[in-house]
Amino acid sequence: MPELPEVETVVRIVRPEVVGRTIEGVRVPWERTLGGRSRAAFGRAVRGSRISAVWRRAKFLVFDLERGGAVHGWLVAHLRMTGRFFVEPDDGPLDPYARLVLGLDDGRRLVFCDVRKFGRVTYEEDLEERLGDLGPEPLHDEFTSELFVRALRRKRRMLKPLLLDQGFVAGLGNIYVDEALHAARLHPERSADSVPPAAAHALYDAIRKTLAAAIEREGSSFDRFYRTPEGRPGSYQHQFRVYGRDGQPCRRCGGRIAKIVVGQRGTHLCRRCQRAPRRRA
DNA sequence: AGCTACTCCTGGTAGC
DNA sequence: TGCTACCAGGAGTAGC
Repeated sequence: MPELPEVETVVRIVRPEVVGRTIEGVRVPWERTLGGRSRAAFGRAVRGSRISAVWRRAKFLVFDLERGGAVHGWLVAHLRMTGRFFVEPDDGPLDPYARLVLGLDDGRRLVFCDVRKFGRVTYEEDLEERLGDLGPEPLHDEFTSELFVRALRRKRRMLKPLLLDQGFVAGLGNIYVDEALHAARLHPERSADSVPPAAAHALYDAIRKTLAAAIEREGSSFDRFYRTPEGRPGSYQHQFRVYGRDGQPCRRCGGRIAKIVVGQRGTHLCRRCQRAPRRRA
């Protein structure tokens, strides 16, 4: 599933292909991709716009749209489970799972594909309204370990759902939460306020290192879904310590990796490295 | 505040 | 082989 590292990879590859291009044509094979706006309204808002920047916030891709030299709105995209972006010549057959196609002024098209139809590409006039509830970017300098340790101490929630909460820290998903918790030797069901400062710092480091290493390897690909916009798989899946490794030995202690359910999410851990929290009465 | 359950979707797969 | 039932899962929402 695309998480922060995968989205960052998509942004880096798509950006040089589309920045400076003007959107000339808009095709919407699956209208719900637009998040409630009609094809017609979306087309009016977007057609004729020049893409002046492409950037990432959490797991969102953002395209700045300008007309007459001024930004008038943004395309905000979320890949969810199976969403993909790529740029290709605007001829030849369209991918059967194409949900939105933006024809560019250089004869190519920016295509959003999504097998499961969960992904969204919305037009926004108010970015704050759409992205304002997101927590800090885990790789930014403003996200300090002191800030994180203090925030953890204030939460009486299990670590796993807390780290998946985009309002707490933005950009983590199921894979990287499991990996980071294992790296920090913390049990996913442990309550945040029970984590001692030293372990909280270790978790902070684990989150940052895991994400940075995954970006370096262009994200993780283990099913046929996530690919870079150039069609390459990422390679961070070869570094997984727990995710998808249930039944196999822990690379750190040799214990057996288990798969449990925490907050309706499949969760991978080594019970030997990540000691169970004391059960609350 | 924080938990569970449900919804959206489809392809893959386990079980028969 | 061919069928059905179930699963994965990010995030929004509702209900407790």
